[in-house]
Amino acid sequence: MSAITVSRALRNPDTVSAKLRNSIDTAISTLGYVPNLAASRLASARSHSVGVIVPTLYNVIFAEYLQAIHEVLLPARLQPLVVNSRYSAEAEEVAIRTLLGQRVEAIIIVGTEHTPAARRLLETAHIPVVETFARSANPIGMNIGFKLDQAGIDATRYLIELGHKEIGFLVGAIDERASHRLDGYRLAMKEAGLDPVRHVVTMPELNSVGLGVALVEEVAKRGTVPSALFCIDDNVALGALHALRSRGLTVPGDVSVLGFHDLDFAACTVPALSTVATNRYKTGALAAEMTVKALNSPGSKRRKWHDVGYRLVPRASTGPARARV
Amino acid sequence: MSAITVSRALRNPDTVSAKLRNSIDTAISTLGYVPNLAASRLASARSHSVGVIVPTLYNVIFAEYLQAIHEVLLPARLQPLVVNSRYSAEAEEVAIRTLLGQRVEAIIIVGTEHTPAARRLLETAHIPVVETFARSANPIGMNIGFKLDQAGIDATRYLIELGHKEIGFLVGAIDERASHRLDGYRLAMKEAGLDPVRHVVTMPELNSVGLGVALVEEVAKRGTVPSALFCIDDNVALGALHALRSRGLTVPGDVSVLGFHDLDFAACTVPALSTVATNRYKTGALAAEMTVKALNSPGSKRRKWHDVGYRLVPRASTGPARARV
DNA sequence: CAGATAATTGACAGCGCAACCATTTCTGCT
DNA sequence: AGCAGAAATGGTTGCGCTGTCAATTATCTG
Repeated sequence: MSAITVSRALRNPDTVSAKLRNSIDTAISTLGYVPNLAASRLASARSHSVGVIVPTLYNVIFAEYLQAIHEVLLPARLQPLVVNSRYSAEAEEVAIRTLLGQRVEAIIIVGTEHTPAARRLLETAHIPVVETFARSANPIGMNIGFKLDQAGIDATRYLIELGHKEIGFLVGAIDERASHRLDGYRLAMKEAGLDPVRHVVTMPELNSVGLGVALVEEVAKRGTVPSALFCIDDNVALGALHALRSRGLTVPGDVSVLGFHDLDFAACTVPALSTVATNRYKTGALAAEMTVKALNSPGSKRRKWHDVGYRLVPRASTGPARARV
Repeated sequence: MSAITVSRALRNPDTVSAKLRNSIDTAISTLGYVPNLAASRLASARSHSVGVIVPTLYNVIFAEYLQAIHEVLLPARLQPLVVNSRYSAEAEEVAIRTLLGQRVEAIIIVGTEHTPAARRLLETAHIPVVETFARSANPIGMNIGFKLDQAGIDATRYLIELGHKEIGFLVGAIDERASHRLDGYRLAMKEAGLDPVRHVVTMPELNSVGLGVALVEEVAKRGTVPSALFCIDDNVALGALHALRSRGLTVPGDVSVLGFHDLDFAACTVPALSTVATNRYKTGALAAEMTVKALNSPGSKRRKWHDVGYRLVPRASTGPARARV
């Protein structure tokens, strides 16, 4: 039995006779042999891995997305290689470099805004690239997301239609995706003849429940609390709910609160949180499926853009504006 | 300029003269050269990567833990390789095999219960191994966690001291960590002369807000709702809070609710959730630090076990038992 | 049963880099 | 100027596996 036969037995068990396969299996388990993937990758020029770049691991949004990617990629015998860009374009560039060094066969990346060098790296790597979550006017390869700005418009209009004139926008560090929602907010406000700037409240921290509390304090410090608050995500909204209650303000009586993403807990807050439901799982699943297809049939041209949509979910935390005393 | 000099310039820029380094840098960026890590790993027999195995990505607990691991490992020039075992011992074994195939230099793994084959693999790999979250009587290498069973005892005793006689235990799929907490609950109940079995309610689904709702429905279906509910985590507790409210039960008036982990939102629920705070970030940070140290000074014997502790955080969702009508 | 085809097994070279050692160039000193 | 020693650079080899093609053995057909 030669080395090459063992190699084959490991990769394509069908092409080796049953008894040889058995003796190889027993030998491997008694010796505790573990094939060296680095050597395999070098020799075959195939890494069987896909790079996945997310801005943070500390967010359920991306956890669901990653879970979906894993569930699609693993059965296709592709190992996801998850790297965290920590919301930094420079770190993202480093991450891309690292992944390309690993010779990943494709890259799935959150966002469409990269450093020029990063973009060049992705373009010249000649591998499938999927940009996700945000819509790109000029995608590198494929693009999966939904109209974040339109979601911002719809959400703001919904509050305007409830009669609100002063609508706050609460957000922490403004990344690409937050910025699109903010654009939508501004557009809808302007369109309704309302001030699109005055009620935007922001802080450089990452969005979190605690930040929601802090943002409401900031709003209160500035003067009257608007009659509605559009929060960048459900965590901030939950914090806002809490801070408003602490200040003796009722929701939605005094203030309406609107979140974003429809996280697990949104239906269970008090009052139940109105929000915009987004499809994180589907985004990841689609991105991974498109990657697998692109790898399995490189030539074929298919749809480059997929919209996973969103849905306004009105619950109890938003209500009609009432005349201020 | 020879290939080997370039190789050196890339790895140890200090050992190469400045002007040569410059010309190499420009050449690399014009050519778009990206070193092949597989070849580097093969030649140097160093992978510069550390395997990290978690049961799921879809849980903030592990997200914080992973974030901490990343923050420690990356500056030490070690690439974390995160693999998801999907709460399955078999999948975990496959994950270990995959990681060893990549020749990871160490493995950080959640839990201490593995298949015999998996344990053998870890033992014979001769690399640092850190088992986390649960305490092991017989660790493979290092072990970081806290006394989960004692936390279960403390939490249950706290409810007993509030005068509760009927204390429900709500849990989904019972993994190693849940099982230790359940053990603690049983012990404390027995010790107080209370029934340690009757009020344990479980379902095979993964713990989530939705499951908390379902578990309370199940509890109600079985008869009287206990005067206190010890929930396996804060998500389940949040669902329980919601379901109790829907059924017209007040918290903590009719029912006290206790969570676990002290997630972000726990202080902001209505009423604020009493819970047991755990140190996920510290667990990950310590695990990664011990890994780095073990890799940098292989011989030295150091402490194998670290306790990151826990802390009971009483808030508004628990209160004294009142006489039932 | 010869000959042909299919199934199985083996030999060899090379993937791209880094360890090791050899060589060249530079520096400071008498 | 001449030399020792340090600094910088280069040559050779092999890491462990797989692609390609060749050789062997089993199986089938008329």
